[in-house]
Amino acid sequence: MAESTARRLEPDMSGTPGQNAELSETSWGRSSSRSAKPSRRRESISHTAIVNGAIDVLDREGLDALSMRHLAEVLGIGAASLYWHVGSKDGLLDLVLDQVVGETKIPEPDPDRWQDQLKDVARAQRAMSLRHPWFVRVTLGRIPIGPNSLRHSEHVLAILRAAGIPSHVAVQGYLLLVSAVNGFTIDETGVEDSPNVIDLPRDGETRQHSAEMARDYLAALPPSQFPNMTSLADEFALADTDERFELLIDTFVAGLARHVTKS
Amino acid sequence: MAESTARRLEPDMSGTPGQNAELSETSWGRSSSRSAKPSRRRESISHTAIVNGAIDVLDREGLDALSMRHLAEVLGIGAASLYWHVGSKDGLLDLVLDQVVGETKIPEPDPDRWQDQLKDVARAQRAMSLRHPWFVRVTLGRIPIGPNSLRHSEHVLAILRAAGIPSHVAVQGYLLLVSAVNGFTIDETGVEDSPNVIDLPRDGETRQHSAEMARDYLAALPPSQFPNMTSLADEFALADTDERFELLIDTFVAGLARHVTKS
DNA sequence: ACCTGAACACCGTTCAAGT
DNA sequence: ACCTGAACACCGTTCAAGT
Repeated sequence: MAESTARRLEPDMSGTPGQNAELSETSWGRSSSRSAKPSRRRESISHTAIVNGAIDVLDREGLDALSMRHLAEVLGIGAASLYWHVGSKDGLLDLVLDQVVGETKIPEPDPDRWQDQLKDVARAQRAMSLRHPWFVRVTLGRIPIGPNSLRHSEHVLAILRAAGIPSHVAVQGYLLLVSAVNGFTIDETGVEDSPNVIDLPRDGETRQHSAEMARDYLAALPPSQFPNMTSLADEFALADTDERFELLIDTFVAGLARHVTKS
Repeated sequence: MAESTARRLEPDMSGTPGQNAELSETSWGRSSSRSAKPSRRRESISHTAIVNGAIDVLDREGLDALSMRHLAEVLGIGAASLYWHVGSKDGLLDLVLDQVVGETKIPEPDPDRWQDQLKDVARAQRAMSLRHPWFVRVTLGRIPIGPNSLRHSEHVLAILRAAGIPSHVAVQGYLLLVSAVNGFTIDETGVEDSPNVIDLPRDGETRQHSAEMARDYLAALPPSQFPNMTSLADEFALADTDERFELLIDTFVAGLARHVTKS
């Protein structure tokens, strides 16, 4: 019950330490609290421990399981203590999101490869949302303004600008890309929460089963009223999400490419 | 406090009565409950009244305000009574969503105008999400399977098929369109809940203000680390959502058009 | 067939009080 | 400076009991 502050660093953060300090206290990997002088006294629960604990709970128990009371219990402190550190659950979720955004690395702009680079950015965003199935739902009402989020935006914009896309289209296109990917992954992550539960048999089986249920349901509709739904029931139920995602970024990037100013 | 079951039918439902009966008890505009014989006894709170009451609460008080207890109070019944009719809050939300989807009308397929028709479908979906700012957030984990949702899918697919788009691409494209529009409107509706509150001064002002705040925030970033964010601060903060939406459906429809089989 | 009050097991947040 | 227990005002849902 006290082993939950570790394990947060598997994905891509390695090799890039300290890249996100000094911009805000929303930083990661340091135990610095909001004052500059090193905290004496006996440790006190750190910002980092709280954020990583929250991510742990989210990843393994799902979004619904993250209550301030439960998180406090996991961390071994009183529920009210959390409020001294993060102000509110909303504030905590802001920190959590920025932390997780920091997992994704964006490459240096290469003007000749901008289309592939942009697709990779989209794929990385989707992969992150699948690693943390709660991410998109938490992101909803929020405007991401943490240091990692800002860096992310900066780097993607750099790619678009280097490609020769006019600034106006670059900004609109970037915003569009993010929302389109989010919209896409919502459907993938919305139904099954907490995929890391105990030992749920790698639910290829479960997914398959519910897909067949859906297909049967659609196929059983009255064909006179639903000629397309019935004849396309297979396509609908068995639609490959990987393929669909590639279709998304393909058409999107192709659409943006029309705005590249020849030079 | 008893005047809340009316008013639900302004938008487009007029002139098309009874179009959604007989497919399921999720129907609208009838007081039929799940048995065929007409309900004698004194009225009993109807399915319709509950669903419309919920939509009323959602529209005027926001998503957070919709609790079973509050809805029951508005309807003048006990909270537990709701469960006899709708089973659970989740079940109620399914009915609510399908009801609201029924507001949108899809035109008959006209192969020569399919691109405009598809764009109109997307615009109608966005408009509906803006009328009911809670819609996208409620839709998240759900697979819409009510009668109105099925009819909606059927009609959009008809347009795509009539255009000569291969069935596989048509299905993937349709799913993509829905999720892209949802992803887009999430950002528009996520922040401001319950826009119909008392007399909030038609928040063009509010919106303007927060946009300027965001612009100032971005512009104040260190230019050495954030050359693009700082130079594009205006574009970011003042980005026109209507224009961005048109950019979305433009590139999307153009992308789909590449798959039309010449005939 | 329908509706109820009361209860169960939760929430986020505040606040006086402790060290 | 940090942490706490207890309280406030809520949740969704169940269930025995009423008519």
